[in-house]
Amino acid sequence: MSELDDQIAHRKAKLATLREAGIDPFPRLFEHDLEPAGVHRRFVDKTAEELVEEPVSLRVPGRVQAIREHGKTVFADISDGSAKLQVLIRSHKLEEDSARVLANLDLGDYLGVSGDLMRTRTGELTLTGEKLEMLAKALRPMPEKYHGLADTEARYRQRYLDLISNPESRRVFEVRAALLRGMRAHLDGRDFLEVETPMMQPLAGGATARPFTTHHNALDLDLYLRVAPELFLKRLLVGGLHKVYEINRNFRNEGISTQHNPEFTMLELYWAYADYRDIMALVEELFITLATSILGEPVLNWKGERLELAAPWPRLTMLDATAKYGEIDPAKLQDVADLTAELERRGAELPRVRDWGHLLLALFEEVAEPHLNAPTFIIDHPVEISPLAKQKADDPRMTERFELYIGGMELANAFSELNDPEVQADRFRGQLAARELGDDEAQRYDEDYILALEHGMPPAGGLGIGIDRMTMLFTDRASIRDVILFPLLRPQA
RNA sequence: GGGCCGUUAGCUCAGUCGGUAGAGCAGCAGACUUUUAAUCUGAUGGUCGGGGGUUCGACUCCCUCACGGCCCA
Repeated sequence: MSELDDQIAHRKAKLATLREAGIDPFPRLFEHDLEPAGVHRRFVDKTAEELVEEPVSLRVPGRVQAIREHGKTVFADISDGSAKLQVLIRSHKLEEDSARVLANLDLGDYLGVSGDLMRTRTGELTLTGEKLEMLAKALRPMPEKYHGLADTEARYRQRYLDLISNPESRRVFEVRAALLRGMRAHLDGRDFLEVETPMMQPLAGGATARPFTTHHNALDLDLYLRVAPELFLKRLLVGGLHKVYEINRNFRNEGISTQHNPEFTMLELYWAYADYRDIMALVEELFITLATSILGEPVLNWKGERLELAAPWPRLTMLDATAKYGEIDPAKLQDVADLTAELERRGAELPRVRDWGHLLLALFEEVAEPHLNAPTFIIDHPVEISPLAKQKADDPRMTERFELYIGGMELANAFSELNDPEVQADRFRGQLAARELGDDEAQRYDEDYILALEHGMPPAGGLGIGIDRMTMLFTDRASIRDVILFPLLRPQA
């Protein structure tokens, strides 16, 4: 018998013992007053004397995290995941059923405790366990109490064990929820309307990425999981919903890395009569508000560095950033031949599509991106790599666009939205040409979207923020898998 | 896709030069009436990720496969 089987057998034997004594190890209900965190919150100020003079009787449930036997006195810690409450049990004073529960108690069991609050010699708020009720028996052993669960693979595959034994992991997902809550409050307070648009689309548009495919049987219709909600949200602009946002999942059929999970969460937002400058101000405000309320100050602690969020953040054009960090003469960034030569000189791989815009982007990513640690807006992207963005009035090679970089990661992408249906149609045709040149991430021609634009879309600014990466920044996690509860893994053999 | 690293008891980890595997926690038996990583005593617990090879002998060396991590593309 293996060690694990042995431990499971012991727990099953205890389960059987309880059942034989007429005790249901999985009862339906436990009427309770408070959980451990609530007990501490409510009675933190009560002194030992006060608790003796005015006894407080409570019924409290929790998971058994520690048992310390000390002769006829047994101490147990029960936890609600965020706080633990110590229980003092005088085993010789228990009634029969409670004594049976104690005798058959294991770490990991859910236990209901009834008794009086007291303080121990060391002053710890403690519940006397006068009555013990098994609420749910655990049949498998918990991870070790002191070191927690360290095995990365087990932490992802059995996230519940990670959450039970690693408080800092639980904290990550509390921060993630706080970010989403704060973001919604911020936008709702500015009269943005939260909407939901299709996840299954006949044409996966709105981003340069490969989609997942699926099939609707009744309609015998191939569909794509969306790579972005963008084109649907802009149809809503046409429909007169002038401030909309969606927080939801996108799916991109690409590799997995510390910054990429095939499904990930984005905020996308569209704001009529605004442009990319307004969006920059909104993003600064949003980050500062969220960091202040969640972290206590407008600072991100990232890989041992303090990243100050005080606005305004530097705005650097893609050309200037490339010239600056690559130490390249700006005059040498102006044509395809010079850019190609520069990339080759640096041993960088050339992009599949070798027009000026794609080459500049490749060089930018090669020389500038790794330096963008403090919050920086990279602005004015070439039109070839920005098929949905409006051109700059004074430089038609460029668009009114920005990408936000923090901690060396791309956090947000935004632009003044292209709303001229004829120009948009031309751009789609350009994408088709790129696709024919082998760019399988290039966008499709979306006739239905052009139809919508032909009815008139107001000038607007649009924004996308990667929620997972933002959570990484706010919780100082190096891998996106640490901020997604169930990241995609290969099935176990 | 490539390179490097990892996989040993339920968990956290040791394991020397190739000589037949250890600790702590958990579990089991016992002691202990205010402990809190409780303490103390005792006895347990292993397909060393899977498969193949080299060798008298493999956790250890080689090949291969699986899964994971980091870096690169």
